[in-house]
Amino acid sequence: MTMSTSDEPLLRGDLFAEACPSREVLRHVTSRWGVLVLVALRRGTHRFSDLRRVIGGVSEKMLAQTLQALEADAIVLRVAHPVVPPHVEYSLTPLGREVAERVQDLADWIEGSMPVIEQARRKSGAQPARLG
Amino acid sequence: MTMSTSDEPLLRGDLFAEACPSREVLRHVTSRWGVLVLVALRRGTHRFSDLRRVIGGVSEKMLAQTLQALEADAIVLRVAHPVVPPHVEYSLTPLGREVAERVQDLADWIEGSMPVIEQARRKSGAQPARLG
DNA sequence: CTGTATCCTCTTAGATACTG
DNA sequence: CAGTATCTAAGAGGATACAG
Repeated sequence: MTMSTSDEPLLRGDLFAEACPSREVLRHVTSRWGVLVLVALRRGTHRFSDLRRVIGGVSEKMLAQTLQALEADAIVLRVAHPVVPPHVEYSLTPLGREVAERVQDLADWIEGSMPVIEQARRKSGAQPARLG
Repeated sequence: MTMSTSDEPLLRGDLFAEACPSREVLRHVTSRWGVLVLVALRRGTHRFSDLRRVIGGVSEKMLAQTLQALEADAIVLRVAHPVVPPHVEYSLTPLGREVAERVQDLADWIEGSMPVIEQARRKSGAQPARLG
């Protein structure tokens, strides 16, 4: 794509490019359910149903999609025990523990800053802006 | 690490809740253009057109929406000089510098880990999974 | 229990044209 | 220069039913 005239790229890698694998991973780990899966799995191994219960409000479809995306990214490890009824365990890979730590750091920072953010909104009269 | 049974919430705050202000902020700062705006503004003040040029591929509409969302979150500061033609400068607030650092840390980690992730994909035969 | 398949709705992104 | 208005297409996400 056409880009910066003479400046250095914004990021060393390709987060900037159109078809960008790293942006895809970013979307997976910061997606609505991805964040909650990572936070939940930091506490240890969970089964599919455990995750559905711990993360209230997630549909089977979205949980399955989220887990598959993170598994393909080598962030989540899926271990299926060949028994009936099926028994599948999800956990974080070493890579997953690293990224989960950063995601939770960001999430914790935002939660800790919400009072300041909401105060700034009231002072300026700004409404919580929506993207889109 | 202790296996949680069910009791404590996943996060201290409300990232988990249905209508959740902090998840909204998370979406703003990790959105496709939000990440690039934060990274660009870490380098200093930019005008609207500067940002469009530095961040190639962003439409006027999406850049305006992204900036408005981040401004309402007290992450981006907008200063309009009352001249013709209009002259508007965008920069990070102190809050914005804090969150931008964490977002870039996450983005950098992902970019640095992409070789490992893509190797894992090839080993397992997994396709880059898509959410949705 | 652990998922898939299908259908459906609502949101969002982007292109284009226009305004102060 | 710095946006807004409008339209369309794509995608996210949920409900339900069903399969291994």
